[in-house]
Amino acid sequence: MTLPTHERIKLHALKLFAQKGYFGTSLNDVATMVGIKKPSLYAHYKNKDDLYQSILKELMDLFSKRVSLSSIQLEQLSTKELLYLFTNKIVDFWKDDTLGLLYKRTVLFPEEKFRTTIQEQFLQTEAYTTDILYSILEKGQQQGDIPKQPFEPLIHAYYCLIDGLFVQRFLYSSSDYDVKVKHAFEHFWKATEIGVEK
Amino acid sequence: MTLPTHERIKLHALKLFAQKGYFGTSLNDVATMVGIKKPSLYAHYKNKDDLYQSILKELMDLFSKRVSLSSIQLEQLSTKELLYLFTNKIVDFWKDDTLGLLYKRTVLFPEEKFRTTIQEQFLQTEAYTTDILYSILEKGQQQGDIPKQPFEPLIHAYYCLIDGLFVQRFLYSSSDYDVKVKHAFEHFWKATEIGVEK
DNA sequence: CCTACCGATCGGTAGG
DNA sequence: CCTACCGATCGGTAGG
Repeated sequence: MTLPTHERIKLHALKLFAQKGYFGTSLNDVATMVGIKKPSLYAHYKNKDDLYQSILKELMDLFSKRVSLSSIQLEQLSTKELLYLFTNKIVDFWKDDTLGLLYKRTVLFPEEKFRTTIQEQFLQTEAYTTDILYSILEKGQQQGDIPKQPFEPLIHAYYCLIDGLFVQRFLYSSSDYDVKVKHAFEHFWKATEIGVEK
Repeated sequence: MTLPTHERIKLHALKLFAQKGYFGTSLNDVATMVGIKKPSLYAHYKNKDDLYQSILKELMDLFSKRVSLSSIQLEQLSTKELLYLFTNKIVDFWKDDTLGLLYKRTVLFPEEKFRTTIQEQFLQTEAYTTDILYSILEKGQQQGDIPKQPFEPLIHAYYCLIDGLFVQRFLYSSSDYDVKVKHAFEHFWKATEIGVEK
């Protein structure tokens, strides 16, 4: 309640856009949740699109921030531990009931009007995670945790793992999701480290 | 044009529901595409929900039909070939621009009103594919193509592969999707057959 | 299969 | 931040 009105609008709109999508969310709903009337929204945002865009921007920024690894983690953990930690940071973001849901909607069903913008933001975010992934894998090869192998197929397979866990978060949203994450990750890792003497 | 009207309605509605979703599709749109006026639809379907439900039913039935393996295939192919064929049958269904799109919408964003129905139909379809999967894996173990191992983690990992490919179909809808499928599948298979002497 | 119409709701504006 | 209102569109019905 101490937040400025335009922040409260953004917060409630975020929740509604996540739950009901762009067209499913009416400005009347938003205003009601904030405790004001619909026309008053226009004092803070130019229109519905303006409000929506500002929320998408925040979503992608938050994702990048939440999945990044600290340099301490990068130095002290083994390759497998690092990769598992990284995987879980991404998975944890999707576990967020609001952010995860909005992320799913946005990435899988971009509104026609914002398609280009969303695509750009997504590719930027993906490039960011790919960088982290590369640094983990390169360090792993140097330390002998994983054998020498072409990175491209490996990264395809990893993204497939990540995307699979993304879907399963929503398909099987249950207490044993963590078990599924572990199983799928262990299977991925088994193939990754093949050839290394233990 | 030779099709009965209620079939033509269903066909155009399927396309529209896939592209624009339940709320994004108006009965006016449907009627216009069929070449009649909106109120005439009610001579063939009770209402919008009735039309939508009958389409969902058809979608799930088609999926089951398309992914099933023939007994000839089951007998003559190796375990790896069988699993790859099965994977590609599923992937091919998603490649269908209309059916794949509607499947994605329905499974990932079930309309609140039909949530229970959709959930049931999905679980039924999943049980069907799990049966096929089991029969492939069991035969593979008997023939020594894959080592003895608990099936549960393996099936989790496989579904994660499948769900990952499901997302990637829509994220990277491009000419090199087939390459990504191959990479991800090979990585999965590498971990699956570990321990077998070749 | 049609015309004519219903109440409800949408995003957005005027004017204060 | 409000009241009052706009044109457009929604699913659905009456009556033929």
